[in-house]
Amino acid sequence: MKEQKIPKETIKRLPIYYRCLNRLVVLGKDTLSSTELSEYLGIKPTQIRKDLSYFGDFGTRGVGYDLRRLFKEIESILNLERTWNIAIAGISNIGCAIMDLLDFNHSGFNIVTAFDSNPNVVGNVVHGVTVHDLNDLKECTVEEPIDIGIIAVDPVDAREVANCLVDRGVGGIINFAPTLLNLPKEIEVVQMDLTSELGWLVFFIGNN
Amino acid sequence: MKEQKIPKETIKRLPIYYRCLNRLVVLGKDTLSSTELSEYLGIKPTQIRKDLSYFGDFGTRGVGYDLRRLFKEIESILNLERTWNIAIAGISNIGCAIMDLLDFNHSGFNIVTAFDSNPNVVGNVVHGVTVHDLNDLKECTVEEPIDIGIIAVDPVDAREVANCLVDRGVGGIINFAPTLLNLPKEIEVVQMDLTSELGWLVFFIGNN
DNA sequence: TATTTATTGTGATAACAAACACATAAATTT
DNA sequence: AAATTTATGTGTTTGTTATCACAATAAATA
Repeated sequence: MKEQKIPKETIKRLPIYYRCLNRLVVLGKDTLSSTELSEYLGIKPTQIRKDLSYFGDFGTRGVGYDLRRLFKEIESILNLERTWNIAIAGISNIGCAIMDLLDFNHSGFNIVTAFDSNPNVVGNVVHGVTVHDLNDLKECTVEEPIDIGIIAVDPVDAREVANCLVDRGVGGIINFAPTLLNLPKEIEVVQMDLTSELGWLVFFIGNN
Repeated sequence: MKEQKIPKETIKRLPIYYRCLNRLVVLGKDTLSSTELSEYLGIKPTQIRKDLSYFGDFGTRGVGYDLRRLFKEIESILNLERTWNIAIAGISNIGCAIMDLLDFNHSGFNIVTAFDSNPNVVGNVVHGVTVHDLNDLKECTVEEPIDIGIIAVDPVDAREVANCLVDRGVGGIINFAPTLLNLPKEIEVVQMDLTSELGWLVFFIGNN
């Protein structure tokens, strides 16, 4: 291992490794080679080894990786040892789906507040969280700090909601609205946008 | 414009341009410079021009781009002139959210069939589409050909569902399940996976 | 009509990421 | 204990993508 710039693409693959390892740990496996992992994931073994080598020498030559050890290492690299507090804005279908998901595979991501603009929804308790009025996003006091915001509101409101979330100190945002957010560059934004994905998908289908 | 390999990243940006142009057309604008578009999108003007130049000379030097023309050109490049038939598997929150979305901004993507394994849901009509039993995915006859499959089922079922969809002739799949699909390489797969995105997001938040 | 300004299109360069080749080392076999 | 097998870790090479510098050209101005 050498001090080196770590490619962003490498970071993006780590959660994929992490999940697969998790499954294999549960299945009771205890040693794993990069080739074997490669077969599960469709990612070349050299790619996997190079990715891991940015962070340390986790394997044993001639043997492979200790599954549990590697799992823990990646957990530590990704900062998944601690829990992360999430605020979710927009409690429609997507919002609920997200809550289901994070609640279900309790993954270290805790939804600590929820916001919506629909008066019929405000005040309800969803997944143990009280839904606040979206207009109160600026002021309303929350006990715990919010680490991450998830935006699932109407596209026209997304930008303002994002700004409020940043004011409240989030370090990153997942945006399901098809709206470009203009945020300080130290805020990481993940754009999850079905229509865009469909857009480029059909380019490839149409030009198969 | 020269015959050249078009970067995949270029294709992925086209839908972003497309949506922005759409908004601007609606607003009644009619000329647009790459610099101006750049300001809306946070993508460098040279990047935008280079991306467009792979497909033709759409602009006028000293002036900019004719908005409507450019919009139509991108529409044509992405194969968005025709409509695309979608089958959706899994009619839970995510499934419904997707139906809402595609129905709402009727975008050329038509959901023509839906499948679910829950007997309480099978037979219901959602957004004008009858929900079929997931077990019938293999056999059940659909009038129209299915171009794209969207998978929103339980992770353990995702792989089998994907295979059935491929057997039915889809050219691409959007997969919301955190399951790696092992499909022939001519099938384009888009993995939409919140937990993975959160995973790499917190790497960056934690190492800000 | 010559000059300046605005803006596109593109070849060349730089930055980034993936793939490869192989040195290293553990375990197993002969 | 030597040879073989298995598998990691990494410097180098190749490929891909973004950025830059600037030529080309249209419009506006002097």
